[in-house]
Amino acid sequence: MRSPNPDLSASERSQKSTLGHVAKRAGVSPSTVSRILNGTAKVSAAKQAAVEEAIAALNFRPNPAARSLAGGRTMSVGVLTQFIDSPFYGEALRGIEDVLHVNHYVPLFVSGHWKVNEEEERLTLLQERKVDGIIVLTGKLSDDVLEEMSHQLPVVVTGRHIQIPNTHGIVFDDFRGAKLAVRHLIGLGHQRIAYISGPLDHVDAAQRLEGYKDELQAQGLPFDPGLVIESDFQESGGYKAMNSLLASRISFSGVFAANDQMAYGARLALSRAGFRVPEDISLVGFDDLPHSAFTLPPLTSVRQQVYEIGAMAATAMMSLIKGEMVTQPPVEAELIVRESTRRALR
Amino acid sequence: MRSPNPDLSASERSQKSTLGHVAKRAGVSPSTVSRILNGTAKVSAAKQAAVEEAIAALNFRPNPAARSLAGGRTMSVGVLTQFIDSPFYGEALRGIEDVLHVNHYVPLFVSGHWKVNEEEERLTLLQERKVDGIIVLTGKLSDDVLEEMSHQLPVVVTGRHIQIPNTHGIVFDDFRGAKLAVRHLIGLGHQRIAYISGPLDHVDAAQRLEGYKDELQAQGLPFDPGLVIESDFQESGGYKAMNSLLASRISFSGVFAANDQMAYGARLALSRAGFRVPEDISLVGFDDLPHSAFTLPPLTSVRQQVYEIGAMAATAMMSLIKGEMVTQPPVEAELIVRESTRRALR
DNA sequence: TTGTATGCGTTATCAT
DNA sequence: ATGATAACGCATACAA
Repeated sequence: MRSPNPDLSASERSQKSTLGHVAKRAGVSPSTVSRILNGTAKVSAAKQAAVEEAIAALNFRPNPAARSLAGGRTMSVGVLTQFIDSPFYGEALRGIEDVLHVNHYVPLFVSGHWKVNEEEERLTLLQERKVDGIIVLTGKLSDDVLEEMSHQLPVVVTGRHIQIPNTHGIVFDDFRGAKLAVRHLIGLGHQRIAYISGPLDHVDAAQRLEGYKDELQAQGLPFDPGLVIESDFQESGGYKAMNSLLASRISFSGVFAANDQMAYGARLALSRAGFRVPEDISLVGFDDLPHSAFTLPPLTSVRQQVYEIGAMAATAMMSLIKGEMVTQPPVEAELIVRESTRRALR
Repeated sequence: MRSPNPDLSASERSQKSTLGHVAKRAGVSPSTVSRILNGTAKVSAAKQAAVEEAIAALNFRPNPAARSLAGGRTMSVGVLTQFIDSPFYGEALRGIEDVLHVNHYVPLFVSGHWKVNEEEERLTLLQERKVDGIIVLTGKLSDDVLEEMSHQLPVVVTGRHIQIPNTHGIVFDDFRGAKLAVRHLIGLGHQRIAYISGPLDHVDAAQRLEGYKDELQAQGLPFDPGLVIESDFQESGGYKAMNSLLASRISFSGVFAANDQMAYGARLALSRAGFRVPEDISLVGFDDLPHSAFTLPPLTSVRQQVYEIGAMAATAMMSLIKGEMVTQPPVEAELIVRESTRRALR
């Protein structure tokens, strides 16, 4: 356990030696070193060993900028998310980071803030930075700009099926997840189920609403538009939405919120109005945020394997960069039943 | 509102033109273009205009890799955080991203996972990538490695005072924040205040504990080690901690949790044990996470201006990079009183 | 298999 | 004030 080269100070060690130095020390040409680094061609075992020794001794690290300039890769992939601190996508970012890191890639995170023009601006920013590929976490971009982009570099996108070359799509299990939630409530005897939706121009939100409707119909229950209210995926939005629902005096015994944050807000509004969960009203959320196991009562919610999705996206990107085909199993949402739901009265 | 150059396809526009092209079109030498780009020297107004025209027409963007190679800047700053999806530091990341973006810089986020060796590994990774500066969000690194690094590039670090050149420290208001929380409880008549601490090898946790002790003493109350329990900053940790406290049968009427997540866990444990908040027990958290305004009951908590701290860190970094001095006002924590605290009985 | 020569796009050092 | 020209560190087409 000693440092690589005690003769050098830490600062010198960090970024002094170049491929040329390695070549000289190993008694070979720079190109040979390069070949070994990239596995571009076969080299004799002897030279191979000599070069590896030199690399270790000099603690050599290829300069990414030089690599990039020389036409090679930047060893970085751009990641377009909406908010870097999103409680939902956060786990996906972690999955991406982990997978990229073991592949010696780094993520370049940029945020689109759910605004198409910002998303596009950030995308060109990523291209200027010469990233080797781009992962798009949902967002509002049209398929066209993604296709356009895929001519330049590999693209992985979540939230939509996409069937174009050099591109891979990973869909969340929103539709089925929503059906699971509704089915659970109906199974408990709830007939009137309010739905607090996310912004319908988000694909996630739209799909979840479809799931809600579809399961209602599948179970032979009528769809009552009065039970549906569109909100913003925020706690405050859920709070307001529930107050509107309450004010409308429409009757319901179950509530399905399109994400946990809105469920939290709704739950507080219910409490302020004197309703108990789950004694009076059953409540189901979506996303199963880490907090949800510790809310009062612990929240029944639909879990998406968000970390997994991030990891899969990064894995797919690695494949695309290598020019490999990618086939991945679909991710499946699952219902986590906790204490916010209960059999309907009567 | 027309696109910059209709003759070019979107793909061509994105990254074809180079500084050389601009020079040719403007009828000047590449050096002149470079000078204009960097403001390195004076140029005649005529050429200035010609070059700017060419830049716009060709939609030219300097290649960061080439810039970096030539010894210039990468226009990127490394950000060492612990978990990319931390609910606490997340806002800081957003602050950093926003400020960097308006300065045409991009953040390179890496995660140390609260492990010294990982932090160091990620740091050298950042240096290899030739970032122009590094922002360290707390972590467990020794001051020495930061100083060593500051010889190479500007460093901004949160969580500690630091007095070395090319470096700037921003401290969280942990000590005072904790005092505020305790003072509030004492002011409500609570004499026995349990404290659920974070891991004491985190600076934040250590400072908060100091604040707890200090305020107790300032108010003439005894410090009872039996009332303090060390946990892990997680919901599950808070839950277990509270159960331990309860099992020890020590008496208390107020609880101060070193962060909101542990407060959530503690609150659930209290509920399961039949204690009501705030009727039986008053509870205060720390961090004021977005969720905390919507928990049941809404949680009294100490708010840190985490977004601001991120923004300040980035602003400081911009100054350091320009070689300017940085002086910033301290950030101040404030107590947000909600419904989880109430006057002590009797 | 291995070495040589060039070029990638920019900045920096000289001249002029 | 401005223009050649040489690095910067690496990959690669071309030779050998």
